[in-house]
Amino acid sequence: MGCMTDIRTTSALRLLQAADEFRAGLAGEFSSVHGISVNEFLMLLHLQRSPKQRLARVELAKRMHVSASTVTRMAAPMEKIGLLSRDVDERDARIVFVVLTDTGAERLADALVTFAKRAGYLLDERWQGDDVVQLAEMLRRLAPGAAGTLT
Amino acid sequence: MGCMTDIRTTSALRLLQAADEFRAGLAGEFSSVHGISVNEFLMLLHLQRSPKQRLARVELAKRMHVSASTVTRMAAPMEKIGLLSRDVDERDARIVFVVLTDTGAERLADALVTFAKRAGYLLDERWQGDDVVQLAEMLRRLAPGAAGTLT
DNA sequence: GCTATATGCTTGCATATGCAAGCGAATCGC
DNA sequence: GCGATTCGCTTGCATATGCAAGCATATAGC
Repeated sequence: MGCMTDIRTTSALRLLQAADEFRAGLAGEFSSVHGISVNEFLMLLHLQRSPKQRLARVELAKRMHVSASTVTRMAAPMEKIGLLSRDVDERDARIVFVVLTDTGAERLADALVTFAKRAGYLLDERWQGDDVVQLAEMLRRLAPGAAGTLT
Repeated sequence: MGCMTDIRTTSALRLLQAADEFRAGLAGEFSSVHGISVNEFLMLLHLQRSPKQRLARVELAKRMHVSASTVTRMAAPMEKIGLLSRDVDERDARIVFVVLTDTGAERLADALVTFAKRAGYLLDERWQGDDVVQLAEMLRRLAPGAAGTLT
């Protein structure tokens, strides 16, 4: 950009743009090949990377940056097709865990192959070893969420 | 992450997470302080940074990674409140440009202040000069779109 | 020129999502 | 213990968005 835009603003704009573009490409392939949305994929991933492959709905909502009602409504159809199941907390009857099933884990594994392929397109041959490591480290610093970290 | 996840996959996941988190924080402040959504802000920004402060709807849709119908529907209420106006192409009557008005430019300028503040939170005091420059450069390489570049 | 195709835009319908209200369960203050 | 508050979840409503169909205009083939 020409104008007098500070470099942090520029970086933040590029972050949004790069993510939007990557997500848009991913969405098409996920929907046609795996029958899930990007957010459904991320939900499966958060669960897989949690103890006991499960999370309370509120916690899942926080990590996904969506509302609790969205989690409720996303989970319902995924339970119906067997990707997720429910689990109640023994100590606190308010909590209903979202649990990743074996079927859900298989679907996730398939989707991860596609994801990795797309990540390969994003970070193509022009990105050499050190570049990628540096980028990964910088992006880690950008994603602060201590608890909700996927990587 | 522990597992055997390749570093490109990790980077792409972090990209999505960092962007989601930044966007979520931005959305709340934009909505309450400026009365616009993040996508409306990006629409104004794309227009500002285009020749004649205007773009055909299809072109705007491509740059924003949304459908043409979304552009139509986003623009309508923004025209009503005077942020945007219309302009027809002299040569091709099919094309209806979305045009940034002076009012829209003012609103955008206000929102950019908030955006810059949030970008400052994202890239806080732990990010020194060189780090930020390096990050900006890497993110530029990630956002390939030749035409649709905002920065 | 005339028809066939392609392009730009809009609209109907279905889905996705947030907010606020409501419900049941746990915790706090006493 | 008991009412008041907080917390987790769900649901009603409004908004946002994509896809496919429809319409108007432009371009291509002839």
